[in-house]
Amino acid sequence: MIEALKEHYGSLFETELLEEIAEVGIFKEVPEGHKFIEIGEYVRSMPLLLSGAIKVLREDNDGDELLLYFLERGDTCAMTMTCCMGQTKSEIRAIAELDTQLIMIPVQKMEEWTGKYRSWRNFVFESYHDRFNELLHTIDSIAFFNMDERLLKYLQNKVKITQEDLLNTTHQEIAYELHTSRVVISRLLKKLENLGKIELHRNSIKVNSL
Amino acid sequence: MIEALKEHYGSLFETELLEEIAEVGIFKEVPEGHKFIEIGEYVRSMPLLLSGAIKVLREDNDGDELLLYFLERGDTCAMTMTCCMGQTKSEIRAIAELDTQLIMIPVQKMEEWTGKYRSWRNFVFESYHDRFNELLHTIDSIAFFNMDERLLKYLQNKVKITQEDLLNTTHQEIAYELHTSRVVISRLLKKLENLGKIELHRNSIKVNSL
DNA sequence: ATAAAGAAGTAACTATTGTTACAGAGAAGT
DNA sequence: ACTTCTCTGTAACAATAGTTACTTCTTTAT
Repeated sequence: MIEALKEHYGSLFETELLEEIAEVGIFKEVPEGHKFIEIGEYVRSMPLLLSGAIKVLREDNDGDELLLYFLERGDTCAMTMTCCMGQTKSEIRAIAELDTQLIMIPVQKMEEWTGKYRSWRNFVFESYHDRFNELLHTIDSIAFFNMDERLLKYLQNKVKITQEDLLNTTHQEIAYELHTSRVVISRLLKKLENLGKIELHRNSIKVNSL
Repeated sequence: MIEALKEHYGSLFETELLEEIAEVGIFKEVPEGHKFIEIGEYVRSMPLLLSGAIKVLREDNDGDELLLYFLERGDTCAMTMTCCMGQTKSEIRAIAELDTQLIMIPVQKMEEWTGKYRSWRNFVFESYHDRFNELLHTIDSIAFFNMDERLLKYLQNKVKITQEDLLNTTHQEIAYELHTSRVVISRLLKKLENLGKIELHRNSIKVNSL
C-alpha cells in the first residue's frame, strides 16, 4: 500500500504523513458498478483514490439521477469529509465507474491531521476547491447549454475518464445520467453520428477524436 | 467591531481568536448593488459577513448571468478562501444584494488560523459544506424543476433574504438571475398572479405568504 | 428452435421555453 | 404639455425537449 500511496500522493504529503496514512488507512477494492455511498447515509470514513474512477450522482424526487462529476486517482470526496465531521447525511450517491482501488481514512484521523499537517490541510482545501469548480461546470452545462452539447461533452468526458474511445454503454444509461429520456438521447446521438462526431453500435459508441 | 463580531461569531470562536480577528480584520461597508468580486479577479482576502446579504453569480459565454446563492450574516465565501490560498482566479461574481457590513481577513492569517484554532477550521469546513449544499440545491432547481417552480422558489427565497414580502424588482432583473428572457418571466408571473400566489405592480411584486 | 427481454430507430404529438414584435401605461425630463 | 424612456402585457411563432407508440434487430433464456 505504501508504494501506491507514494506514487499518487508522494508529492503532496511528507513521509511522516504517508506512514500514518499507511498505518490507519484501510485498503479497499471497489468493483465497477458497486454503490459505495448512498443518499441519506451517514459516512464514517473518507476515500483517497489510488486508481479507477467514481461517479457522483444527485437524485430528484422521482428517484431519477443526474451525474455531477467523476473522482479519479489523487482525488478525494470533499463532501464526505464534512459529512463525517459534521455528522450530517450524504447528499449524494457514489458509484464505482471503473474497478477502483482506494484507501479509507477513519474520521478521527482526518480531524487530527488537519491540525497537525499543513500538507494535509492544503490537500483538503484544494480538494474542496476542485470539487466546487466541478459543480460550477456542471451548472454551466445544465443552465447554459442545450442537450446536444451536454451529450457531446458527456461522451468526451467519459472517454477521458475511461481512457477508451469506445464507450460500452446504452442510450438508456446515458439518459439516466443526463436526466432525460432514452428517446431524446437516441435522437441526438443519431444527429451526432450524422455530423461524423461519433459512430453508433449496439451497446457501444465510438467517439471520434478529431 | 468586536461587539459585532461577538454577536455573530461569539458562539463559534474562542475569545482569543475573536480578538485576533478584530485586530487584523478590516471592517467594510458595501452598499447595495456594489460588485465586490469579479470573475477572473485574484482575491486577497476573505469576507466574514456581519449584516446584509451578498448574491453570488455565475456567467455564461455571452455575459449573461445565473444566480447561484446568497450569503448572509455568519456566512463566509468558501470559494474566496481557496482562491486566496491557491492563488487561482475567482470563478464567480459577488454583488451586494443589500447594504452589507463585513470584515475582511487577510490571506496570511486565514492560513495561520487553520493550523492554530480548531474552531476556525471547523468554521471553514462547515462553510464549505454549506456552500456545497447550496450549489447542489441550485442544481436541483435547474435540472429538476420547470421555470414556473424555479421562479416561485426564487421569489420566496428573495422574501427570506430581504425580510420583505414586497420585492422591489423588475421582470428583467429576475430574468437575468434565472438566466431566461423577460417575456418568459412576465408570462409566468402573470400565471402566478392568477393562481393568487403573488400580486404584480410596477417595479414591485408582493409575495403572498399563505 | 422458439420465446422473451433488451436495445435502438423513428414518427407523431405535446409541453415548455425562447424569440420577435408591438402596444399601452406610467415615470421622468425638458 | 410633450417627448422620451422604462416597464409590463400579450400575441404569434420557432426551437428544444419530453412522451407515447410501434417496429426492427440482437441477445439471452427455455
